[in-house]
Amino acid sequence: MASQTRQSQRRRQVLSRERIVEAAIELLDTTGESALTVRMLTERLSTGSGAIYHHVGTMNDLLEAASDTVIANALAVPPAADTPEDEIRAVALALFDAATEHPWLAAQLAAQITRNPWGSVTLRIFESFGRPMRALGVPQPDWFTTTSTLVHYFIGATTQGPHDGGKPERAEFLDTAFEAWQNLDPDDYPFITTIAAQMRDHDDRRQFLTGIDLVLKGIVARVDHAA
Amino acid sequence: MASQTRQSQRRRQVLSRERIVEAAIELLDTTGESALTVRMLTERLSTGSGAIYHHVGTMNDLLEAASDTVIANALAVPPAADTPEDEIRAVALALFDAATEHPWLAAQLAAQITRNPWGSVTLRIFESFGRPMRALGVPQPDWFTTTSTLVHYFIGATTQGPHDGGKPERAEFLDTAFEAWQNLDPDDYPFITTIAAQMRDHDDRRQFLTGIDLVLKGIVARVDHAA
DNA sequence: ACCTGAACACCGTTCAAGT
DNA sequence: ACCTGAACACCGTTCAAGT
Repeated sequence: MASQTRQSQRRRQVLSRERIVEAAIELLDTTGESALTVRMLTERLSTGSGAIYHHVGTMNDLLEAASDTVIANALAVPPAADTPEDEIRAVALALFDAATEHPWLAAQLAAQITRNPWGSVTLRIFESFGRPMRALGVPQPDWFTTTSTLVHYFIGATTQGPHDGGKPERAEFLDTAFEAWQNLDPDDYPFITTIAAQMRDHDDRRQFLTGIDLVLKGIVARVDHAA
Repeated sequence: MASQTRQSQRRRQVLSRERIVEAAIELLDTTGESALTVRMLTERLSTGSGAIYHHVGTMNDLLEAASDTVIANALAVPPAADTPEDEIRAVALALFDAATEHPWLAAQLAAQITRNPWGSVTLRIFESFGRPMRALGVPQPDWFTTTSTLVHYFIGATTQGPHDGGKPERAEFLDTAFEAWQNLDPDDYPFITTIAAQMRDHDDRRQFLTGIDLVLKGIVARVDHAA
């Protein structure tokens, strides 16, 4: 908002919860999840550990705040879309891309939601998926159920989605997994072994979108059947 | 040596990876996730920490083994079902009930899958959902995609599903969440505030099954459309 | 109020040493 | 091979003390 914070003064920049969360996100982005420790944070912000706890409560709170901030940013710009389906797709993609940009987000989302299923993180996601849901033709008593399903799919897909490393590492990883699957005993795993080839050249983002469409189709089919 | 083992049968029972995993699951079930430490384990098994590491590798391996064991047990008995839809529902319920019985499972599932998306845990789940998928009329090139969607939904729903505490605590928890949602600003959260009431008397298990049905409906609708 | 930093009670993991 | 248990390098968190 105001750009007054960018002063030439380099001595101290006043500690605040916001600044701590910001530093935490940066640390997570650059050095990975295991690098976010109180000591690292004190070093980066050149303070003592007590100062952190004066603003932030607990380490888990900080992690939650970091997740919440990233999610909020990803959902900040409401997507302009022609149809409710398109809006849902846009929301889903915005969140998916946030998880790609911040490799630590998926694990945190899962952890945070398991710890507090109806906390602010879920709240934000629920609202964003639910808003277009109203225009989809679903009768109001079913809004909760259908939106839940959509949100749950998103959570699951993100958890398993791309995380550490860039694109080439991901491809290499998929190749390794593919090989492992293909070499399983067909008697024990008749499905996996026949399907293994399909996972070799699969695109996470594309797969994710297809899944969203599939759930949407299920929701609409339900509406049509009720009508 | 052989004569020495015979002296007192009650003391030592030979340590093994299996026994360690078993003790870990018991510890997780009875005292919660944070109680599973190497020291606790050594105490329970009356050994030294080195003995644990001689059999188990790392703490995360142990957690993965515990999750894998529980999942494998839950899927051990292949369900007799009349239709592929029913079989998928049975698999889903078996896993859901396992997560209810072992409150730590959901978090571990999410963590384990984020760490290694195509590890043995995912493998087992994928195979179980995928097997009946073949009889659903989905063309083979789509098997991977449709099964992925189903698995992802399951993961997400379980992550957010019931975890700590028994039924009464869960109900109390839902009530608190409901109240919080209802008291939000309708301008900021128009969707949440209108559906808050629906979450008050909602049944996790029922909701889960409805979600599975919804995804199934999407999959079948896709088949019908292609035909 | 805001911050410092030593101290506390833990962790997971290692490794020389025993049997 | 299998196990012991002290030691190591960390954690998150607290708290008397400073400004």
